[in-house]
Amino acid sequence: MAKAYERIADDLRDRIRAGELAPGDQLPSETTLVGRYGKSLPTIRQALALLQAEGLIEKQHGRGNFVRKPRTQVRRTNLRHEWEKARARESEQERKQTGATEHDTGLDIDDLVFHAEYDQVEAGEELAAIFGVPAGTVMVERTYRTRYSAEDYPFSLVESYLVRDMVAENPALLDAANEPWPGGTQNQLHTIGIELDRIEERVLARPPAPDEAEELGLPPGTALIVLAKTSYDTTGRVVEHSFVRLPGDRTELTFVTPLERW
Amino acid sequence: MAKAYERIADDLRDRIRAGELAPGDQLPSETTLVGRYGKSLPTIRQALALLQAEGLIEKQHGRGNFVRKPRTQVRRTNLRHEWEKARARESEQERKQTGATEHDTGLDIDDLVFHAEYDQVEAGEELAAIFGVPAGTVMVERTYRTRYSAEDYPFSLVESYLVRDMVAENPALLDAANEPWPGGTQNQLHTIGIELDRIEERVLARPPAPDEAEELGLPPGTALIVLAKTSYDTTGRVVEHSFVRLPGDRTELTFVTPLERW
DNA sequence: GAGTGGTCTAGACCACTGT
DNA sequence: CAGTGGTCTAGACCACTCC
Repeated sequence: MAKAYERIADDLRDRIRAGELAPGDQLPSETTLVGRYGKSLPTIRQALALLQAEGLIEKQHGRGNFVRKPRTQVRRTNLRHEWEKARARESEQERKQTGATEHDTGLDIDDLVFHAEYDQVEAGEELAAIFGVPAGTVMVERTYRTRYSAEDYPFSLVESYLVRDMVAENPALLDAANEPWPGGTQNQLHTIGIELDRIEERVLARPPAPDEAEELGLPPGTALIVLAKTSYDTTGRVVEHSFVRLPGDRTELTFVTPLERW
Repeated sequence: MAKAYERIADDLRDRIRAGELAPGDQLPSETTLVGRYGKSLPTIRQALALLQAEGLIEKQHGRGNFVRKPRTQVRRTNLRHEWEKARARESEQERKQTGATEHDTGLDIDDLVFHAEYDQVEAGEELAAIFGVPAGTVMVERTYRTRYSAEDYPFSLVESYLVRDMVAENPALLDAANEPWPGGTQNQLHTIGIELDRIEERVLARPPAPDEAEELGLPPGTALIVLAKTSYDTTGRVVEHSFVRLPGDRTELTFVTPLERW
C-alpha cells in the first residue's frame, strides 16, 4: 500500500494537471485538507512539501498554498557570442536596435527590465588565478539583473569582472550610467582595441543558497545552473570573466560545436 | 533567534567540515541526537533532512546516517567532438588506445567499467521530429552505462539513437558485442561514409525521477543535468541523437566557442 | 532480536498576511 | 482581528538491516 502522503500528493497532482486547480489558484487551506483526507496536519504538509519540491505549488507564509504559474523559459545559445562579435564594430545606431538577450529570447527590448551596478573590488584568489594577475589587483565588478516586465523575479544573476587598469583607458567603461551599453561587452572591449578570440563556458548545477533561492524565486529543491564564462582576446589573455546564475527549472542552454571538414 | 532545526544542522555541518566526522563515518543515531540536543525526534529529522538536501549526509534505512564521501568529478568538454573526429579516420590500432571518456577524465581505460546494450525501437513523436523521419521509423537504440571501477554508481546514463536503415549497411553497427567500439560513434559513422559537420548540445537541469536518483546514487534534492546531443552530417541531415543524463552534484561541462577573426 | 530510520498522530504555540 | 502556514512536542507503530 502506498504511503499516505504520497497518495495525497498524487491526488492533488492529478487535480492540478487536470486543470481543476488552475495556475495561480489557491489550494484549500491545510486544515481543510486535514478534514478532506482524514490525515493529520504533518502528513498533509509532507504531501505539500513533495509538490513544492516538484515545483508544482508555491507556499506563501500567512497567505496560503498556490498552484505555480509556469514561467517563461530562458534560452541561451553560444551562437550569441559570434553574433555579438559581428555587431561589435557596427554603428551605434545599429547596435541600439537589440541586445544579445533579446536575440536569445526573441522578445522586444520593452519586455525586459534591466538593472546594472558597477563597483571596484580587489581580486581574490579565484579571480586572480583566472585572470593571471596578482591577488589584490583592482577589478571592475559589474552586477546585472534582468527580468521580464510581466514577472516578479529576474531570470539571471550576473557578475562580470574586468581588470580596472586594462579598461580605464575608456572612462565610459567605469560608469554604470552607460548601461545598457549598446552592443554589449564585446563592443565595450572593442572601444579599447580588444578583439575576442574565443569564449570558454563551464556549466554546473548545484543547490541554491537560501538568498539565491529567494532572489530568483526558486522553489526549494530546484537547482541553480551556474555558468562561468571566460573571454580570451586574440593574444590569449583573459580579458573578461563572468558568473551567471540561472534558475534550473526554466533555463535551457544550447551549445553548437562546428567541426573541421575533412 | 534561529530555529532549532537550523541550529542543529549548523552544528552538525560544522563538525563535518571540521573533520570531526569524516566521510563514511556513521552519525550518532537519531535517538542519541534527541538526547544530545534536547529536541524531539521530528526536529532532529528535519535538521538531518536539510543536511541531506545539501548532499552532506546520506540516510540509509535501517542502517544509519552517514557522512557522504565526496565523489570524483565528471568533466566533459565539447573539444572531445573535434578530437573524436580527428581520430575517426585513424587505424584501428591507434583508435584502440583511448576513448573520449578517458580523454575527458584523464583516467586509464582500466579504471572504467563499461556496459552497452543495443535494441531496435520505433521512433516516437519526439525522435521522429528530431530526425525528420516519420513516426514509427525503426531506430537502433543504444544504451550505455559507464562508471569508475572504484565507485558504485555510473556517472552517466546515455541513450543514443540512429536510424536503422541508415546504418544497416554495416551490420557490425547493429551488434552490441562490438562495444566499446574503438573510435566511438564518429568512427562508426565513418564506416558508412558519414562525416559530421557540427554537433548541437542542449543542456538543462531538472529534478530526477525516483528511478534515476536510485540508478545514479543521487541524494534527494540533487538535480539531474540532461544533455541532448544532436549530430549533423555534412549534408545537414541529423544522423545521431543522444540523451545523456548526468548527476548534477559531480558534473562539470565545458564548452569552448571559437570566434571568427576580424 | 536488537537497533536503526520511516511514517503518522493530536495538539500546542508562534509568525506572517490581510482587513 | 481572523485566517493562514511554520515550528515543535511526545509518543505509537512499521520497515529495514544485520547479527
